[in-house]
Amino acid sequence: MLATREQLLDAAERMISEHGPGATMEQIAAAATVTKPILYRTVGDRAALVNALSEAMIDRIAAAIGNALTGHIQPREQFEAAVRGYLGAIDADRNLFLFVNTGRQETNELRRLVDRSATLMIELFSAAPGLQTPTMVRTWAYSILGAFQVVTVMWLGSDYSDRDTIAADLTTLLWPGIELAGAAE
Amino acid sequence: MLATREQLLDAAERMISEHGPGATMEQIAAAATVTKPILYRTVGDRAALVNALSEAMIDRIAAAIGNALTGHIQPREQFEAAVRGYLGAIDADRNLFLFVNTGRQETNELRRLVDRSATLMIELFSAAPGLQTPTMVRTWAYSILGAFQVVTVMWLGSDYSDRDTIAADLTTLLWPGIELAGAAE
DNA sequence: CCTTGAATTTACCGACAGTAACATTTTGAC
DNA sequence: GTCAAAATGTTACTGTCGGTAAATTCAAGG
Repeated sequence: MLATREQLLDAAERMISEHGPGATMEQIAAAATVTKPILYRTVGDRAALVNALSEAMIDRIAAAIGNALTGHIQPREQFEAAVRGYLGAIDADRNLFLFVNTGRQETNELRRLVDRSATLMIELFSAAPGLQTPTMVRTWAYSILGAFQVVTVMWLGSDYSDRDTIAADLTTLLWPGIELAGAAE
Repeated sequence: MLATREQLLDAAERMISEHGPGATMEQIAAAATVTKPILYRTVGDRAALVNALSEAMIDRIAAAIGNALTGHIQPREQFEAAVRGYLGAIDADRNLFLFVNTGRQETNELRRLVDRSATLMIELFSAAPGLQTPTMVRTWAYSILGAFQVVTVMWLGSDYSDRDTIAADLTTLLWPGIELAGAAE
């Protein structure tokens, strides 16, 4: 039947989107018209699947952010647009986001992914102003990721506010600190 | 043998601290010199245990923060002290923190707990300046919780920076926005 | 055809959450 | 004191699911 890794991941994503983040490995395999051992041989165990989909999602988010940046010259507007892009990307894959968030028991993998995302963000930031110490930059990147993450979870849960407002509010909170760091240098 | 709910939760916590967040229900029951059905009748299923320990930890963190606040008059110093208190409280229960973070599959429960923590934080904040719209306050509370959370996870993983520095860096990022909101009103 | 080796499926194992059914103690009414 | 019944505890089981070993089909070469 020839099932490439990409196809399996796509099928997994489709299955998770429909059936929710609790989809079993058997269901995921079935969604690709494949049996379990093939899924395991091609993709790996469940943790590997979570990681693969996590990385795919990170890339997608990064792309969405990059996309949202075009056309904004003011750094503050860029930041706000990036938040909107982030929220939009996740909104498009709610169940995948939940799968990636709840389906992990190995904290070290989470750290790896956070560090990967943080690196992307640090690059993005260091394009504009030079920030202070490296550890401070890391803390800031982690903070911003965490802020996005939790706000998104709560937003997906209750829609307590709309995307643009959330992006604006997040910017109002975070931007002054970021701007000050740029100015101080 | 008389095993009260409190004792069972204590035993669970002890077991998790020693054996890591992957402790099974059987091990947890054994740690309280009790059999599984008793644990289930007294505490509930695994999700209920995670929630109970989560709430206990939230209370402990709130207490640590309240404690850290005494003696600081400047709001900025208060904020920084609160961050130190948060980090310190979690440092004392690393495995419990991990258990609470990885052992949840029901996202709605997570939301309930985040909202509970957010409420605590909103009360704490609204003591000082009056912030703007209610939804903005929520977004801010969620953001701050998320920032703390992820920074803490990363810190527990690699000790990439020390607690005081992290508290200072977090304050440098977050305080300017908070302060501005107070001033604008 | 028959054999050999790769790809696939079936059938299974182990672990663990959760529970039913059984045993034991305590309580309280007469 | 005795017996019913409620409460408390234990053993032993079920179901689910992740993961894999063993059986099987299929393809290619001789």
